[in-house]
Amino acid sequence: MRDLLYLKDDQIKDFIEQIFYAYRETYSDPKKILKKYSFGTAHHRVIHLIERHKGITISGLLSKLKITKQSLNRVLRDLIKNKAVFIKKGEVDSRQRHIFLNEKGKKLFDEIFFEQKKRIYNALKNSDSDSVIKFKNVLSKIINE
Amino acid sequence: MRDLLYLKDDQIKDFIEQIFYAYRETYSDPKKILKKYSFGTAHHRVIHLIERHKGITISGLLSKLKITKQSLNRVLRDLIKNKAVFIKKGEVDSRQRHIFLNEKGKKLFDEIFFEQKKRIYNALKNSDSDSVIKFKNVLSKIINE
DNA sequence: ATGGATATGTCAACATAACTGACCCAAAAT
DNA sequence: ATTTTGGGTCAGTTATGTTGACATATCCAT
Repeated sequence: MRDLLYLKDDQIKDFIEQIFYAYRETYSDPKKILKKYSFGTAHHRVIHLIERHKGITISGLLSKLKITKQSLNRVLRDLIKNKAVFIKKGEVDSRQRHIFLNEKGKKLFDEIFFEQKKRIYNALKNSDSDSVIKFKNVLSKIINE
Repeated sequence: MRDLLYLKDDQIKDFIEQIFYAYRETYSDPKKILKKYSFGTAHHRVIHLIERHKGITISGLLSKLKITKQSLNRVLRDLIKNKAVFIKKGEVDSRQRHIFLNEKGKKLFDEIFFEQKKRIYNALKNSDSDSVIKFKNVLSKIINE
């Protein structure tokens, strides 16, 4: 095996620690906004996924979130009651539910994203495009390992 | 403002989503091992930090974890009862507690790390050192924004 | 048409890990 | 001598996840 300096255990341990910090910081930025709506990070993640994957189904959300349908259902019920999202029966398969943000949900997403964007944007604005591409590639590999 | 293609909103939204996945996957790998010891991810994070920062104090842990001392105390009590970590009074400031892994804790850390390492190592082994360095730099910037 | 698989909804009980607020002690700093 | 700091603990609550069981509607295959 090659002696990959940048793959020494200590370096890998650093990454594990850094990934935790990056997640925590990125997702703690919008907590005040969420609180205004009486939502938490669980609601945030669902709203994010619905915005990114318009019309996503329940099972689509479940496979991305990797939580149980009971957990998701509680969150989704809150969002529907609050009129942040709405549901449309599938046209080709009417068992399926397609989920969308409505105006209120879009506004909330924008507020959340405005907060989160700052951190990422400021982190990347002074990086060259090569760094950003390589960052993304490594991140993808970690996820798909 | 320059038109930074790689900093379009959609790209940033992707990063936000990817950071979540990277965190979740990285920290879900060792859950079976933790369960053997009746520990959870909260214990894992504490053990990780103690290994990386030997002799860290309570307030040191608190500022890294950003949780309340009541939360930390519960976790730490479990770890001490289980003889995974031990505590030494500070010599220069005897109010402080310095925390260390003992043999059992080191063994547990090694088991956990063995699982986590696979994912990171496999993700990075085919990356050039430049990618790894740039990944680390971007990650740091995100954290310290 | 019938029967099994799939997509979703819901109830109830429980676990984990965080929180707030209040109060305590001992040691350090002023 | 008094205040501040580092840490410990009790009690109650919230957020988010889990299992397990069961219900309904729809699709698909025979």
